Amino acid sequence: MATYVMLAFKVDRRECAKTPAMAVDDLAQLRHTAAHLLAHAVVDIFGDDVKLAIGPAIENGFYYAFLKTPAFVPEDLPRIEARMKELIGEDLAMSGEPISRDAAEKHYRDRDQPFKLDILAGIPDGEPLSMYTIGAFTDLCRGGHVNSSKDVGAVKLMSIAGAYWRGDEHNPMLQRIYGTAFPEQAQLDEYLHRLEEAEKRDHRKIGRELDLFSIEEQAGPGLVFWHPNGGRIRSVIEDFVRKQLRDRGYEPVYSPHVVHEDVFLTSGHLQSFGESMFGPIDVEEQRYRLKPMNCPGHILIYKSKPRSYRDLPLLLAEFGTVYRYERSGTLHGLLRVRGLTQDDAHLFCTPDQLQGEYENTVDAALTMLRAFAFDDFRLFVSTRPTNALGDPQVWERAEAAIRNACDHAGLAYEIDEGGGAFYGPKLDIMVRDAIGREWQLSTVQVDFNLPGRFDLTYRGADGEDHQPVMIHRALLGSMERFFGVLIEHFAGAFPVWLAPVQAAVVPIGEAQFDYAEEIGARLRAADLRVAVDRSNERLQKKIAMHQAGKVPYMLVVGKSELASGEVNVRERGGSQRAMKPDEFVANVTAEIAART
RNA sequence: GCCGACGUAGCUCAGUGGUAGAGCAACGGUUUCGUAAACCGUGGGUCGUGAGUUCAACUCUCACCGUCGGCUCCA
Repeated sequence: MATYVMLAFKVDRRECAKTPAMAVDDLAQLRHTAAHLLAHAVVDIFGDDVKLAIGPAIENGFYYAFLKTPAFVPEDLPRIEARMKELIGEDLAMSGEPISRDAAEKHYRDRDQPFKLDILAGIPDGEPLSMYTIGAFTDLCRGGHVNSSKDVGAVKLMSIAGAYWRGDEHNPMLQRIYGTAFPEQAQLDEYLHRLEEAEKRDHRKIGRELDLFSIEEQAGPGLVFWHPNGGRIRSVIEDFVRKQLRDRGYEPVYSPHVVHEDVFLTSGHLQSFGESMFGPIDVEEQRYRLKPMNCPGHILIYKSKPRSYRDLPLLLAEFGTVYRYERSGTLHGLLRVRGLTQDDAHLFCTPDQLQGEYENTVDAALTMLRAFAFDDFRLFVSTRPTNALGDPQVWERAEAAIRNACDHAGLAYEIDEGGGAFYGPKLDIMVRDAIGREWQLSTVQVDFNLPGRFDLTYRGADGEDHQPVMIHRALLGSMERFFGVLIEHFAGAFPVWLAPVQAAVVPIGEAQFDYAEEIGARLRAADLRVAVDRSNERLQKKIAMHQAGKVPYMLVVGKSELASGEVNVRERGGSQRAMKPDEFVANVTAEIAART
């Protein structure tokens, strides 16, 4: 029985929304045709009672959505796939013909196809309509196909999943059958191989194997426990970030996790974001709330005393832990959680300072991301939406500041017209990981709303009170999500500056235990994270264990090393070389400093 | 939340109505060994939780909890 591999290339939806419609290239045409063949096969096998919805090509393949009673079961897939392969082999021509709206509606009314009628109703009058036929299957379709079923080449059905009609949970739940297709079998095989590789990098699997973190059923879903190995990495990341921010003029602050509900009424979060907040906590007849965002807290710090233009810019940074109610079905390992710690900061500045602060922030983001071996970025600027708050001219200035900051960083950007939040324009930075997947990490968001809601002011040089401009920004995003991305990026083989254990000292026999401890102490004195392996195992076993633990360096010490006062350094890749402990320390210290 | 699948030892997984299994890990012992897994032994499971059906439930039914895939990529 075939195994149905999940589609592992999970992409942030926002990215797709912003990707210019995939050039109607050959692959998309081929997959679009494959979707029609899927529907053809389903109708062949299950009859005309199946209600047809839509069947587009998508990023990694295609799907077709159906409504069928009883529902499809996984065992149906091989049958359907086999029928598709027959159809492919029959070299059926794909042909399209224009059709009038009336004829199309009659066609689908006669066949009792409500979703097709719904689609028709959604197409504006005057748009030309067409029907495409391949073999015995005709479908309302805009076109964009290969000429023959044969051109579809290699096809594989991947999974069945529920999906609301038009993605709206008020609509009926349909079943989508997902598949992928390529011109050649070899390309399909390669794709499936890539999926397997992605699966091996899954942070949930590696997190367990390397004992980095866990999510405990008893404690609740979406709440992350960082184990010592994960904690070591996190603290290295946090130290790094803190140093970066200190150098850039940020001030560390700390704010409570629970504050009076009133704060979120003032901020407006309760009104607009309330559904994503944890419920109230009653204390002495007052209602408190877990914070879903750090901004109100930082604002209260700003507001705690009168501010002068001389105090600005004020850059308040916090690893702020927030709690958000995410629907249970959306939780996913470290990538989508209910409790998360943002590398958050809020910048309060004068309008004149906005440009410079934005540049500084973008520069900080790129510097940090590069330190984690991300070097392929895509920037998205989201501009004023129709429901925007505030003066359009102010928006334009802010948008110009964002664009200038991108230019200043020397990076191209794409513009999402009208994609900004109602309270301000923003920049999002996406990174591409080691196997080509994109993740949104940084976000730098101007806010024209909260300063007003909290009545923030500063005394200007003119002696008048002015409203500061506020910028929210998280550069790594959240520690949880960033860690998940990092795990997958490095496949658990963290660079030495991040690795929870940087070097394992491995004595070959008991006779070298004392020497191994000596080496361990020497390395610890140099601030390295070290494990001395005193287990009663053979060398091969010890090496296998540390290799599985993805420890960057193993320092093997046996009789000859003991005699010569050296260590035999085995790198993660397998190469080995004897050297003095001091030389090793010098090499690794340099490597750590360079973050390579 | 919704649709579907899944939940057996710390991990990976066998076990289709008749007294719960393996490998790895753990623990005890033997071995002291030169670059990816030595040998012997021991312990460990309310089979996610709770109800129900049955003489009998890991196995069948229902509910709940959790996990996984999907739920804006548009005829």
